[in-house]
Amino acid sequence: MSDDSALPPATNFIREIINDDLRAGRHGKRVVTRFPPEPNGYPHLGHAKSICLNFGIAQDYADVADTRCHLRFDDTNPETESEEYVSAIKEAVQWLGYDWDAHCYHAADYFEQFYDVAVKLVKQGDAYVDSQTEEEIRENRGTVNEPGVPSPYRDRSVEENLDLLQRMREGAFDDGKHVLRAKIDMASPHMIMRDPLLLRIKHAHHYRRGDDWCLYPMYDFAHPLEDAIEDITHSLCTLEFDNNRRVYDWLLERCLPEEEHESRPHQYEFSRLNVGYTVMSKRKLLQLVERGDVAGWDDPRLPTLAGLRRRGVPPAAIRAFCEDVGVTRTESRVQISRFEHAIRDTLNTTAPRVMAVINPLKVVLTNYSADDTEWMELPSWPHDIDNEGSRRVPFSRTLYIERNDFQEDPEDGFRRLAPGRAVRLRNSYVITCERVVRNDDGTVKELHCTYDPATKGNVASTDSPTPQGVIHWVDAQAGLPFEARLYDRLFSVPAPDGGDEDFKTHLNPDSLQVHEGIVEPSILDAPSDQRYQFERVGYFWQDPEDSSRKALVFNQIVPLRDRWADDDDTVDLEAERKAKEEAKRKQRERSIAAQRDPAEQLSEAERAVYEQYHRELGLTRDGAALLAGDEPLRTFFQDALSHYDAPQAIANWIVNELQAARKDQSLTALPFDARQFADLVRLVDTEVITNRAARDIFGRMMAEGGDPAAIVEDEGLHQIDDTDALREAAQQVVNENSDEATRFRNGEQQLMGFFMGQIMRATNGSADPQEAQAALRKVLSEG
RNA sequence: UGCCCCGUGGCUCAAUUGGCAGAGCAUCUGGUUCUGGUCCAGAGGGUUGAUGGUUCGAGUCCAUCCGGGGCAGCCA
Repeated sequence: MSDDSALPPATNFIREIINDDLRAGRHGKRVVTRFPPEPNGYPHLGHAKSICLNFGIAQDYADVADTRCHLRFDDTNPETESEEYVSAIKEAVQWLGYDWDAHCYHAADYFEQFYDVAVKLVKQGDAYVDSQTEEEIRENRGTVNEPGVPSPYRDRSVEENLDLLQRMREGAFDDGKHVLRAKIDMASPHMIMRDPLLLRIKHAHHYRRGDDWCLYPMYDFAHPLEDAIEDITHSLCTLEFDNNRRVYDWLLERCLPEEEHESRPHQYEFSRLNVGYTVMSKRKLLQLVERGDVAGWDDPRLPTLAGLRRRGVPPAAIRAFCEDVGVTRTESRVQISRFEHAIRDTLNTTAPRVMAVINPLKVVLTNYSADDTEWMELPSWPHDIDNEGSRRVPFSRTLYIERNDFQEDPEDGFRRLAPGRAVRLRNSYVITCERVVRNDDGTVKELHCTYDPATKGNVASTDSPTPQGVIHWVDAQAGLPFEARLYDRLFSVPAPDGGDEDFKTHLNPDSLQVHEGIVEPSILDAPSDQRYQFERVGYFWQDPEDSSRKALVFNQIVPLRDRWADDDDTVDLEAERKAKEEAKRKQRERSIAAQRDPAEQLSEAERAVYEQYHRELGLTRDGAALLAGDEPLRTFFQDALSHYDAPQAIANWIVNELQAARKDQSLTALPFDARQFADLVRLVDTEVITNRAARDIFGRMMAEGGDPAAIVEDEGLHQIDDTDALREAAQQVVNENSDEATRFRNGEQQLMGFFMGQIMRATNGSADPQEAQAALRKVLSEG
């Protein structure tokens, strides 16, 4: 047993399961996970979620359990896989900051073992060689509405199966001639269980095996075996494999020796990651790459990890993002603002500030000496970030500022440069715009300004008015020209793959914008992979492929948040709320309209019983219909009635408790009989015990049987309705929760539930609810 | 139409396993700031998909319905 307090917090349902397993001592204190990609494409943000989940668990549980996380290439299909993808995946995992140590495996290395299991299954009569054609197999599988029909080869002898299987392995047959199938149930309502294929013949070149093997396993065969071979404890995958779990369990139960059963791997599914305004499927990403919509797998607009990396997104931001979105079973689409937030959040404290202009507008300081250049020592960090550092920045007569930091006819609220207005140049002087110089076509060519020498640094100026705005600038002579690549969302709609149209019709034509900018020269002093904040613009770094000291190229990692920018794509929250409300209303109408008469499905005879239950015994319609339509339940009901004649109470207990608790267990298999059940109901009904205590007792009866009255004596669960005792208990509860009591007295009536919970806990669920509430009210009103 | 999974503020998740419906992001306001960034304070925003039932008490249990998704590859 582990020390409970030592377990990492159960931040999601999977970690909750792991904590339970650890507490229960399952798997011998081991937690072994795996990241099992097929090397047939570049890993993307969705894979990052899985990587962080699996490797994160191994990391976080290392102190309380024997943990590891395997990197396993699920390379079972020779036609789509290649070494290129293997190395891309390895790089991505390492880049994200994870390490598989010695545990890098390939499914292709297990083929012989898979074959041995196939032989075992055949010998057990759990698998057979099917020689139908592909079409025949498909047709005979049936549909979701019709059962399948068994293959004519289904009952081949073990010897014949073994012989065929061996020759399949030896390469005696062409592709598709035979397959190995599990022998399960061709009529199963679960399509996956209609004799799933296990092995197929492919005479193809495998990037790892070469041409020495031709019997390739299907996913359903390979995956559970891979997990078992590697001693995985928790096999985590995405939701679409939910159905496959049936085969997974079926197979392991048949393949594992009895003593290994307890610690066999279990599969748990979580929902895959979707992000707004992008696509996250290898197939779709491949299309974009092949069509040339993007420049390659590492195009910075792509959600591939290679693309994100090239764009400059720090791996820590991706980890934080994955942490942030959590792990659940509900399908969802995350807003990109969440991702951007994670990026800004990590860069804010790690990216030193420099100044760069993306859209230059020339400014001439008419009262500044033409020959002078002053070098200013400027801090690399703002006052609120606790980092040290500075850089030298040149300042002279001609500068560049951002074109949109000037408006000839300033709109309301505009705090920057305009004719006649002054503005603070970040970390230097206040300047005033004196004259606008135009091109022939009337557009603004440059600005003539004056600067106030008295405003340098933190010195307050005497004659210049205090400007409202601060803008960034770069010296025109010493500034370095560079290519700025600004990236916008790849698609123009939130869910490009959602509609009926081809997702590519939603490509955003402006997803890449290239500008000619100017950056301060200090960036040449740092390594070329330094990430910066270009003040007031965004986070940037040099493109690792295309940038050089001679020809600088900066990628915008993410822009700064800008509350001033008129964001035309902000959503109308009010409208969304209205739409949702409307949708809810419609749904309610539909839901109510489709409500059926509970007796509708009943047979003639059952309906008579239903009528009697409903009218004579006073059962609810639903309860009456349920009992009338279920033979064993009805018998149990009648039986119980003969011991305690309280039809409504008995029926309620059967419908709401018994039925739920027994699941598909047969009623005769229960550890108690109808008489004891009736006794329990009588105890509640006659107020010997509370409803709540009765539920606890029922739970015990379900687990180990027993006589309810005896359990009551055993546990001392008699209902407490003694006024003085309850009064005392109420007083104590109120004393222990004086804050809540004050709030209650101030009108927060809903806190009664809280107090009831406390008093119930204190009395082991035995306090008479009415009396307890009365006592509480009394005590609370007296305070 | 068979079976399976999923519905909690605009978005993503919580809710001590039946006991005060909360947090972060987004939005809006105010404060700080030589970045319209960051940070701080505050506000708005919910019939927990719906209806009925059990219970002193239901987001949580039961029934029915509605909506979304998955399964009929020799893909994974």
